[in-house]
Amino acid sequence: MGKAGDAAGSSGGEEEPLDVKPLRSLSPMFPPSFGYSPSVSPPRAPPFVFISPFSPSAADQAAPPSSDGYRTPPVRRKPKRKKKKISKDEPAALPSSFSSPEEDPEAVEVVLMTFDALRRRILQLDEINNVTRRPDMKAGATMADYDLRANKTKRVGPVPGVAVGDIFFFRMELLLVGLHSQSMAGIDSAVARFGGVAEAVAVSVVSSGAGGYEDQTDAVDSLVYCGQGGANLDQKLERGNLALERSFCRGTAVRVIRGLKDPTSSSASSSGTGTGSRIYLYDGLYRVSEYWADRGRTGFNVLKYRLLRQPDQPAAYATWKAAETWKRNPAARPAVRLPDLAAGAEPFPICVVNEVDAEDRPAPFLYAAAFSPPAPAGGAAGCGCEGACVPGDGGCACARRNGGELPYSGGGVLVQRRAVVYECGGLCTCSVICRNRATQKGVKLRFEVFRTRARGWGLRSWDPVRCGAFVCEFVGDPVGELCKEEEEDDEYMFEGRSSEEGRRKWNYGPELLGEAAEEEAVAPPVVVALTARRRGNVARFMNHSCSPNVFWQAVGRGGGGPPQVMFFAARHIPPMTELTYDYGMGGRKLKNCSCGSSNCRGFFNQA
DNA sequence: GATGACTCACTTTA
DNA sequence: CTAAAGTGAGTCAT
Repeated sequence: MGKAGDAAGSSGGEEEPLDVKPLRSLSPMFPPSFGYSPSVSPPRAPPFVFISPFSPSAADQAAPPSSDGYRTPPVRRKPKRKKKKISKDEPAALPSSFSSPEEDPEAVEVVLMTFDALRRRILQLDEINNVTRRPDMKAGATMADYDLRANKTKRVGPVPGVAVGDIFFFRMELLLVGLHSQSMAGIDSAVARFGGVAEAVAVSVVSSGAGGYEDQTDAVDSLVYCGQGGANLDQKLERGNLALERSFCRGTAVRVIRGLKDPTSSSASSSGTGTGSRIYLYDGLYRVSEYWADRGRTGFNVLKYRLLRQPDQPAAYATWKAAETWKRNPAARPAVRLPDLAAGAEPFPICVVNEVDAEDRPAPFLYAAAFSPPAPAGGAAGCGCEGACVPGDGGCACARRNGGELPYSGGGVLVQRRAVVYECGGLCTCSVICRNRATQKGVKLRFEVFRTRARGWGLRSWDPVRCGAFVCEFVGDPVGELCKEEEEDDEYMFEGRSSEEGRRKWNYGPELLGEAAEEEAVAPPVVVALTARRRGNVARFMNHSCSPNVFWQAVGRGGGGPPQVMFFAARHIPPMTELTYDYGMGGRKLKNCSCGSSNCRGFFNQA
């Protein structure tokens, strides 16, 4: 907390003394073109009274502070996008599944799930029509049509529902959750009130490393951020650059989002790699410690801001960088008890790590990388596609089995959950590069099995995982083949019963596109019981959570055999986050749950 | 195969 | 209404 009369903090803990340095080296280095005539020293900041929500516009002023969520009545925007629009007479046209309490702590999650479901579906439709033009923007436009956003009021400091270390795959996502409300610009600002003075301070920056900016991003707790604008002329101390200067003077916190190269993008996307895509990592709150003018590579003046990470925040970029280091050199991973649990059976070694207690390693079991399907029964015919199945090919038998569309998009991402997803298999003529064999190409993630504090061993990934991406399958033996006593206290049992509710929750975007909800209720639930007690893979270490980040999906293959249990990411998962799925209820034995999530049911199937 | 330069069609906010 | 902020995905060359 700051000194009295200095930086009377708005929210405790994070305010440091307002050390308003004289803007050293400002006057000699700033040419007149910077549009800033430095006063002798910046005005000593009056007590920082942060008025939240501050009011950049009259419209926002009128809105009550609690209208912050996405639940505001859908105000129709200019009717430029005409898809299947709801008539103007029914403005509150959100599907009933969206109505929930005003102050929804899960608004961010709902918004992100909806956006990605829309995006995946739009991409799928675009691929069928062979037009792939920015599904992220189309999804964003649909979200805007329904006014589906979280944290619409800008704020300094943390954003409710967004945790330090969260990852995003599109700039649009940052905007929708209220982390960074600019679709393109790197600096977002808002007007805050300091005593009687209203000033625009920076609230967040995105350091993407693109656009020719020479940000220095090597260190994990500091950053030199280049100002915006001035591609072919000197940067001026105006707009975002000025807001960052004001943040420096006022000592306000700035959220930092680091745009990083997706380390999995080249291998994960089967078609059209081109420039690798980006992942935006929210790295928490920083403060501007100094700024100066410098000459950029193109010979023009560039404003540079040094940002220092505030203490007492969970590691984010540091974790990311460590995981990338381990990927290059697994020996650098500390606390390894076993270098490769799979003993070479998986594409990458899977180390066993214990940083918690003395437990050495899991009890021995037979590691099997994949379930071996039985020989083709000959009943179900495969497709006759050459090389790879193509979206929009009405002649593809496998697409027809999935309701007419291939279930995965180009990057191998599952578009929608279904009772059963049908992949190509042994009776199909397409090759292994076909996108409809997403779960047959082996695991792509660098897993580690680690000791948790209270739940035995757990599973996590050194790689970030995109929502809808394949994680791994559940390898095990059918339960019926084991004797009864063994089943009694089997910790490695998988008992699954596919639920329509789970599907609806993850798929619920298409309703917003004017499409009918899936007519899959008639499909009988898929019931599976496997045990990985004797034989299994990494999936046997996945723990239960009542708010999981992974779900299972029954996957069948052209060529016969029972559907297999495949896990997919339910949301974007940052590196080193424990992977969990919902063990479900209604099995033969329930266990107390200690997952700690806000909507914990208290019990789950023992497994 | 990977990477990088280039191009194209866009968005939201102030 | 317009200007100002780059993004994401594709193509082509190295």
